[in-house]
Amino acid sequence: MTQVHREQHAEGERTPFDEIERSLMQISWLAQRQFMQLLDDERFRLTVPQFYTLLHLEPLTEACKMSDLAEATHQSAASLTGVVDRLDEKQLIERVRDAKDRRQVMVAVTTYGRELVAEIKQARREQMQMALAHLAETEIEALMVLLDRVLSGMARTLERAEGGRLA
Amino acid sequence: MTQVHREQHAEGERTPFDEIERSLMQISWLAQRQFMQLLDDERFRLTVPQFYTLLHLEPLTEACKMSDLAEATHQSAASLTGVVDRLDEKQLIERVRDAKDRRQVMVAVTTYGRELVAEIKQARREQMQMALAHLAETEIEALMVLLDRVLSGMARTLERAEGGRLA
DNA sequence: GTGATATACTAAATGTTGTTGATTATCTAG
DNA sequence: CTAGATAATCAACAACATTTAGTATATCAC
Repeated sequence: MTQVHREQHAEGERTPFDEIERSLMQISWLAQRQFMQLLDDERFRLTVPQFYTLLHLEPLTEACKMSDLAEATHQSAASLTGVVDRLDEKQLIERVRDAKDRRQVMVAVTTYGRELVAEIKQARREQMQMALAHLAETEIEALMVLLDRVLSGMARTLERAEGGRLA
Repeated sequence: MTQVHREQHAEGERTPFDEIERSLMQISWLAQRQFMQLLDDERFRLTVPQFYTLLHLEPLTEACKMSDLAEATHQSAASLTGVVDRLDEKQLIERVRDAKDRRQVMVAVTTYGRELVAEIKQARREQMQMALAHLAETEIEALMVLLDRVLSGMARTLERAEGGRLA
């Protein structure tokens, strides 16, 4: 039933570009839904923005300024405060005032936060394996390369579109 | 399945699978943000669920039952009612009671709704072209095929995960 | 020190999605 | 005709993200 659209409508031919566009749109939607379901699991109880904020902190060895975090995760500072509040309540991150510049608040993931991210990634991995189970190994590798290139392009357009909006 | 090559990677090292996973996560996040920005434009003023609901109706030649629409867009019936309400207010869709079974409400996109979807797609296309501008034609084609396969896998896992939850 | 700027937070308001459980209208089986 | 199922909605509520504008604190240039 996900292919319903394929059927008809020949007012203007479908180009490969249209197909990619549609695929990306549907992937975006399905991925989001699927991931929301996962994050909503009783083990995690996270929202999507909360997770991606946490995900950005997770690999860092040092704490991260709020403003940098906002920029990196493409959220406004005011919005981020709320998100970080909720992560803080759950003890997934820690807020520390910077000693040098006491205006700044440095955010760092806690051990528990790291563990949770690992758990989520593992759960996600299992979902993903099911989704990619029917791809050959060479296809996986090709996909990896292509996605990387798409990603870099998307990041660029996003940054361009933001011009000052979140500043 | 494809765990084979995982073993030969040292701990802490990124496997191709990890890379795809990370790319998909980031694409999902960036795509969502980017798209939200676009839909929030004064021309459209739509939310993501509203758009995907509309997108599902757009290619259909006939009206669609609420319950079918809910299933197809992976939303609960009660939730969908609200979404459709807002699409209705904006005159992007029309609700008609089915003549045969008067319990059913059939939803169909309006001409204006189709126009708006076309506009959004066009705007999206421009964003997308910027993002894909650096890919070769053969890469685009390869990407198209792969995305299609990923998509079908994702749809399957999503449906499996939903088992009864939205019924 | 003073004034301007930077940083993060707060408050208040808005809108959306989502859930649960009840409700209305309709259909169908017997 | 009645009992029960079905389709969609409604009501009431919770949670979140988001925006705007304002505030407290700290820094820096002078």
